[in-house]
Amino acid sequence: MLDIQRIRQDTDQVQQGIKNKNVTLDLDPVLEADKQRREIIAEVESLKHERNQVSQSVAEKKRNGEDASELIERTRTIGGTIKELDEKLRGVDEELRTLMLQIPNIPHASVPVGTDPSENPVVKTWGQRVEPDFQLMTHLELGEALGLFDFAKGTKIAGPGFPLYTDRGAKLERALINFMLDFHTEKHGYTEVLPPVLANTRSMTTTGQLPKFEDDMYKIPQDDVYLIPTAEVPVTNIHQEEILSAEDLPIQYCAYSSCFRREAGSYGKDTRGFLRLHQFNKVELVKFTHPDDSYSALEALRQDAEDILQALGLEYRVIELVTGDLSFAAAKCYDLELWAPGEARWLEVSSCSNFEDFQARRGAIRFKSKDGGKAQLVHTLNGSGVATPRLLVALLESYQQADGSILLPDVLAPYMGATGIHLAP
RNA sequence: GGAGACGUGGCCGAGUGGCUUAAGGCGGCGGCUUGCUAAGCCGUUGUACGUUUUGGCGUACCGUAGGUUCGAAUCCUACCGUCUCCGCCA
Repeated sequence: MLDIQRIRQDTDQVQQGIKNKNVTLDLDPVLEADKQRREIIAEVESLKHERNQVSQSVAEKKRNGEDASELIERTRTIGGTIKELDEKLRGVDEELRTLMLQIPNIPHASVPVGTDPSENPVVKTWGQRVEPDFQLMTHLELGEALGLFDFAKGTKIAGPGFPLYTDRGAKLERALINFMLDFHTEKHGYTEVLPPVLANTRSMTTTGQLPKFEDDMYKIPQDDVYLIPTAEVPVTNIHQEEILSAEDLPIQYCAYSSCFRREAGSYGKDTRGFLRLHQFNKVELVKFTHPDDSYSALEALRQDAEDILQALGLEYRVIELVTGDLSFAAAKCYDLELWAPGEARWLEVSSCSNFEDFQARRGAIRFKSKDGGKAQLVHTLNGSGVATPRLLVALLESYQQADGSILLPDVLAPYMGATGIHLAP
């Protein structure tokens, strides 16, 4: 959510930001509701002030054994008006809130203006292209030969997009998750948490999944909860409705979770293998920072995610999203893309975003310094560090050998208890 | 799933319709005292919104939402949460 005062004062600037984000939305109804709201508040509060004073007089008279019926009659009338205005105010409040929740975050001044993802500038590339002298296989061919996963069985159990990892494939998945968690906690100073994979409406609203993207999620109507599309949701809501100490900032968590996405509207796109799934595993990084520090924290967050890819020795590039490609809640975002030699294409494995105070305002996440001052909204950031399916694709395809076996990077050996995945004898 | 108890400020805890703009204590902050520390003494204390001449002023907030009443922390209803016991269960 944006600051209503900012919308009131810098209307043109906000309107331009919305436009740059490729969103069609008129701020006039918002300003109108805001004006109405303040008018009603002024009126109803002065009536309440009067009522309080008269009630005090009633109490005084009764204590002295005097007749107060005249005063009582007066407050009765005021009370009726207050009730009407309170009801009207509730309606306008609700209307304003509904409108406010629809407004996207606006891009940071440093974000290049653009409408199409093809305009996203590449800000960095790292690593060496895998170009062996034998015919490259795709992850699907490799996985089948090595018995790492079984999509048919996953489909039988749950449906398409719910993979079954098998044998050394299951172990490799677990190894990757453990490697990444250990890396971020030991080398980057994140605190590990293991969150619920269900979240309620309130939490989904904080991070921006609701109210606009309800159809993208799996809902459990019986209990009014949703399966999380990312650990960002539960982890950001750890501090929902809290006032943190400025001295404790930045707070940084890393979390493994399964993620669930309906991917409505994307049928037919990337349906093969691990490229697009309904359920997948991800290690997520989440930061709560002082507003002054959030942009340096974004660079550091991105580096933390990059470090994983570098430790695994995989070729990747970093792109910066143009304004029109930014997600609803983001003010600035980098994507990390791995090169998958078998697929011969770039695969997004991480999005690192700064949400500034957009989520913090929705979730009432604030901080206060010890030496006085008002509570202020924190800035929240998050990034994948990283998601496993496409990581697995790039890893298998990059480290494949001529005979179809996989020679794994050294850092995974302790987690796999082996240096590679070889064909069954 | 059944039965019961309970939700008051950062924490503990009083408060059964009006002298409660929530007592008292702990903690925090500021000051005094002090060779230092401890102790003591004095003062102070949250959030949001509206308004403002930026000094303030006003309104709301005792789990949440409604209701009764001239007036609600207090009475009524529903819901949520916590705890205890029973049942079920990894």
